[in-house]
Amino acid sequence: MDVKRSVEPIELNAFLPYQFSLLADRISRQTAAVAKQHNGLNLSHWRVLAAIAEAPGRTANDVVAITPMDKGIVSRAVKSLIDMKLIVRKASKDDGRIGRLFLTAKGTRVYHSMAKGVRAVEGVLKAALSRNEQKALSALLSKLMEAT
Amino acid sequence: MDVKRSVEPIELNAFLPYQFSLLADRISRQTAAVAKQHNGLNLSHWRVLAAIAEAPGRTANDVVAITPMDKGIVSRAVKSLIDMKLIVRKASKDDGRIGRLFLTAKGTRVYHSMAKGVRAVEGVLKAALSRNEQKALSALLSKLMEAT
DNA sequence: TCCTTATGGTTGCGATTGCAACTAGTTGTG
DNA sequence: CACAACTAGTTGCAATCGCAACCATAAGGA
Repeated sequence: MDVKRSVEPIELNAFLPYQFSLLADRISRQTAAVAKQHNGLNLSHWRVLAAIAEAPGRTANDVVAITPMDKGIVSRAVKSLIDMKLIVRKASKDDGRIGRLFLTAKGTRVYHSMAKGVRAVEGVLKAALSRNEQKALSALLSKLMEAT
Repeated sequence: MDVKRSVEPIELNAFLPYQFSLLADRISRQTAAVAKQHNGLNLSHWRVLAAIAEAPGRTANDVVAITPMDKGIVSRAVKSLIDMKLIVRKASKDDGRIGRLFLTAKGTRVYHSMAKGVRAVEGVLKAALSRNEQKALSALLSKLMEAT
């Protein structure tokens, strides 16, 4: 086939990794801005809150597993969220290493308020696409997530 | 419509910002790994090289404009790439502020070698999709990039 | 020309990250 | 029971980032 292609420079605008990093960067910047408006939280805090809100009782390790954050970052985010009384950790009876995490009432309020803002960020994105395109995109992204 | 939705937690797996950040994180981690194999470069270095390779003569500012990096990061990346003799800066005659950037021969070699690795990263992604899906995805991403 | 404003790029610095080493609790095996 | 191997979570530290202040050159009036 086109052997020459490999010596041509990558055309960034059509290059998947480039497109993803640009878009993701914008999105997370906007999300971070939303977070900052809530007690000066950052993206890590938001991610932990979102993970716990979705499935209360998740452990720090669960959060690490489903999130693009490493142990250390999650550990620190959890600690400061506890300090701010947005979440609590309930130690497991059977396994002393494990701490299950739950939103406090305050944490729930903050979460919902942030969720509103973050949904709005998603809304702006979606507004650029038709209903069908939205579905197609979501399906494609899911496929990529599974495949990798 | 479904008023209740706003008090339900966000379902992360179907949430665009979440999907994007997960995927982008994986991709850039892999890209960073490729970069590191070449003189210990990092993602910023790679991005600058890629931007210059695509359009030789780009200024640092041009790179900032098309890239998810800020002035400072680009400035430092450019500086170290010059130190490594992978790129050169040619000052403009008419405008003393501007420096146009070009790959050196060495830089070109490094770029092509890295590009190979990064294309492979893209390849893994694309392998999960049919030809049509690939096109659809690229189109959707382009649309999102323009719209935002 | 002189002064104000704008632009390209650099630098300093506090905050965040990534990684690896480490602690503490648990499980499995002899 | 003792000891090795494993898992959950914490911590230290160097590297990176994001932002704002800053420097130098250029452009646009009065």
